[in-house]
Amino acid sequence: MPELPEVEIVRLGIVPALEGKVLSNVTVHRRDLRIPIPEDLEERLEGKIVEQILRRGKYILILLKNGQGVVLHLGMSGRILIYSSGDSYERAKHDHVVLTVADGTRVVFNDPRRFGMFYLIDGDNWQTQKPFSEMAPEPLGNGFSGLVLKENFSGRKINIKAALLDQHIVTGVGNIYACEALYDAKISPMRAAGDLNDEEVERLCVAIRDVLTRAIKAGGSSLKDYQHTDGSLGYFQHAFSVYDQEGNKCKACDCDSAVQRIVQGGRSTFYCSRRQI
DNA sequence: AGTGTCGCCTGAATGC
DNA sequence: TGCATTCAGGCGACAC
Repeated sequence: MPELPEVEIVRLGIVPALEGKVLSNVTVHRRDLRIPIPEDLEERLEGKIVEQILRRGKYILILLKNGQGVVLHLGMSGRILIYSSGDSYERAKHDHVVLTVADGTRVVFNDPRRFGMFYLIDGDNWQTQKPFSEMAPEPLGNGFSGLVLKENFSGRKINIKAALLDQHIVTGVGNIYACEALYDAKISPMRAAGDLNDEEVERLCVAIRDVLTRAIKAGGSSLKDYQHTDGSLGYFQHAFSVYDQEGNKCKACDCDSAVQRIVQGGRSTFYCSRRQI
């Protein structure tokens, strides 16, 4: 379920643990993720220095000083756990990769459903490689605007909800924030993407940015209270307006109707049919 | 090329 | 209680 905000919080959490550090030990317990973890991952990472940790959409990129790059995607159920140097670490179920840096800190990738990814790319040219080369602009960056969104929607017959989930059209938005953004923008999830007018696209653009920014802020405060007892990065509780609120009263306006759940392309969509036109 | 459907995978929730 | 079934969903493969 991690979408852009959760992934950004994970990035913020691992920056102090990894950036500028030497990867002294890399241990892989299971290689058969969605994309198999390469056989030579350990030897190609051990002894290397982490230069920078970036995020693009729902992906995290760990760039090494030697020009290599590690791609990390949390999939559906992926988590990152950090164990400080003093903590004892016992391998838990679904711990697939353990990165140990020179000071003893461990960064652990845990993913029960194994929809996540952990693989190597050319770090110097990551932007020109898939999937990054095909991704829409960062929704919180300068390249994202109503104009760009309008262009990406133009001529499309797919419903706007599905369009928001397509990483070529909008990046970093998943099922939860797609529902929330459409609700905020008062746009029906059933509308064809290409049929939105300029004003609606602009409203949606603002709503996407707003929803993501608010979620990052909420996650940031949970990061501050971060304790090892639970210790997982990747999820945080957040109050949703419509997502998973089927039957609850629509609370953003006085329309007095209930949140409905429909299925679009096999995915649940939550919306208010009175508010969202 | 655009669009829709399926399957990957496991744990939680639900059903009998 | 215990077993079986259903559901969740990001993303790539595939068919049309």
